[in-house]
Amino acid sequence: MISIREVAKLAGVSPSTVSRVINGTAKVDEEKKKRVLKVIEETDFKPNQVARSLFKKSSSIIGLILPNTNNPFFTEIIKYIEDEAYKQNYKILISYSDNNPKKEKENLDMLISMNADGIILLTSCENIKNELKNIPIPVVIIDRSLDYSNNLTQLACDHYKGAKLATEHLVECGCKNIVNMKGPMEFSSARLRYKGYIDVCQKMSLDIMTIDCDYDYDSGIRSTEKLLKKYPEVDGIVASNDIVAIAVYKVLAHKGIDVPEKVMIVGFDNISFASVFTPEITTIEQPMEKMGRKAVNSIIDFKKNKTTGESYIFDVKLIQRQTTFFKEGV
Amino acid sequence: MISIREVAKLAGVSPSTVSRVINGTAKVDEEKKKRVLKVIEETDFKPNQVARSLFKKSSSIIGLILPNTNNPFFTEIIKYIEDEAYKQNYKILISYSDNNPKKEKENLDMLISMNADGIILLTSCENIKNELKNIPIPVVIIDRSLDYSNNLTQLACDHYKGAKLATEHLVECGCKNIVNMKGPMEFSSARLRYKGYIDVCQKMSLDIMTIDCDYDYDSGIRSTEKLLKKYPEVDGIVASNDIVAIAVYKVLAHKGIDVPEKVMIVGFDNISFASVFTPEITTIEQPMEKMGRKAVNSIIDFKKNKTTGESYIFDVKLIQRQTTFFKEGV
DNA sequence: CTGAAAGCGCTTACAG
DNA sequence: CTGAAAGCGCTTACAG
Repeated sequence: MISIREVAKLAGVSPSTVSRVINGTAKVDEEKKKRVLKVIEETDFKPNQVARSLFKKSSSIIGLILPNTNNPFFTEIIKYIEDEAYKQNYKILISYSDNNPKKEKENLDMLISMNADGIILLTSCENIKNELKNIPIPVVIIDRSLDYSNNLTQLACDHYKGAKLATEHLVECGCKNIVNMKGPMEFSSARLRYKGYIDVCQKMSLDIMTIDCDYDYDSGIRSTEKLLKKYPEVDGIVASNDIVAIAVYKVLAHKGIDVPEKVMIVGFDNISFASVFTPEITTIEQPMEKMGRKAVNSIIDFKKNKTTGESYIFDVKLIQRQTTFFKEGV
Repeated sequence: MISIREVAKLAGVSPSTVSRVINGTAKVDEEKKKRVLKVIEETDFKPNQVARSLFKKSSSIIGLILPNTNNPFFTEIIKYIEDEAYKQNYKILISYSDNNPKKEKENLDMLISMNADGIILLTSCENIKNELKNIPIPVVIIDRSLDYSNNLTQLACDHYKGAKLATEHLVECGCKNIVNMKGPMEFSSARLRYKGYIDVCQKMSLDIMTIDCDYDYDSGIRSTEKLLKKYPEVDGIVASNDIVAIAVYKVLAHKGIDVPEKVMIVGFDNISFASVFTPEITTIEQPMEKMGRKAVNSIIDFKKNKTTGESYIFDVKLIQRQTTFFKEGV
């Protein structure tokens, strides 16, 4: 690989001048500039980013740590994050933590030691709080809220409202026995959604019926089996998310329970698969694109302004499809 | 951020010694070693990878360039690639080319200038051939074959056999009018599968019926509409891939055409969604895990042995599910 | 406008 | 076994 030194020699100028031409950091004699540009063109010279990073203490890399690839929500949001980063001349380095705190810490350390400019965290682990405390670069957490902040920005959709919308929708459709699939209580998303469900039930004087469930397909299968045993009268289900909603449907269909005639289902997220699945899933849409782009821009803003951590809540909306319908006479 | 120099000072040794302790590159007096380790522990020192990369001319990063996030095949294989890389102490930097040659070239250049140790390419663009010609790092191409090789390794599944298995299976199920959804002919995968289909048709004296189709959902919808007009007698479809198979099903279901009773469908890839969809999709399985891990190891081997480009074909198999069945009396 | 110098934080011959 | 020195390829005060 050719270096800036050789380009300088070929163009008959100093390395400093070549650097100035490349970066436009100072005026350079037109004549020399042309010569340099010509040599760069001819030699196909690419400045070594590693050397540049070492000096600048910035790599133009934003790290993205994901828990796994099981949930399309994660993979779909990547697209927007990557696109926004590309527009802003940043690169995305993705790693997976497998919900393993050790691996998560390793990934964090790796990104720091690579001079990453920031980290976007979509994580299920709450036990990285301490790791995050004195991290030297800005961190954006999507969809989880931790109880302190410094260089931390938190983005999440309005989970409370989402659960309310879902539950109210089932009520409007004519459901009387609505079961809430309650996510792990260590997640703020699950706590807020649970509260949304409870509040609607109380307002409407409905029985509160819940079943514990994680955010993945397998857990959805298991929880649905339990749900049907515990609440055979169920006629509406607020699922943990779309993947779980699909699992719920699979179990119901397998048992010959008609959806939506006998039991209605509302998911959460609006992953693209929700509208492709048969039946198409009624769900609560999270504004993934907005959230993804905001995550990238928070990090860039942080670098510019050194603003302190903030918290953003994104609006959600109900999208009705084929797993719910308005019953006759309601 | 603390540097190796300060660690050295605190431990009362030279930076060289600290480096030797960290990397285990030479024997160090036990006493000193302990002191260094203690200081590292206390200061939470992390060696700067950028500086290390600059010297080593290797960043332990493998770049992964994907065309888009539309096809779960791409996102599912990421998991295996990342996992294998993690085991081997490499990191994966992911970027998307949007099937845009300009962006693809930029990503390639970026990875080179970052001292990436190799690149894994899952691309739809054939027009990067030239870019690849004098690339200074090893490249692994998954699922496309180009017509030359040097530092290039090519991995692909046995597309020919896959298409044969799919077509033969439909014949065995009792289909008489089998339509092949023919992928873009610039892709070797599409050419090979087309040949597999043709060969079975000829052997079985079946009419050859094809319709052009890309590898994404929207294209699947459009092509299916055309297919039904052109071949109303169709009773079996070899779809471009699982996503397209799902699109085919959607259109058929919408028109009230029963699957598999009236028309049978076989997909390709065996993405995890194929077994979750209703009905579950009969498909040809690509060994994604093997391919993903091999891709990573090819790059590492290349660095070790400077082997020249090779080509690997992975075996496929048919997985029968609910979109095909053996008709009575066949 | 421009070049020589110093330095970003590491690692590895080299000499002892 | 160990330290001083040089260097990886850039960039930016500094002096002119």
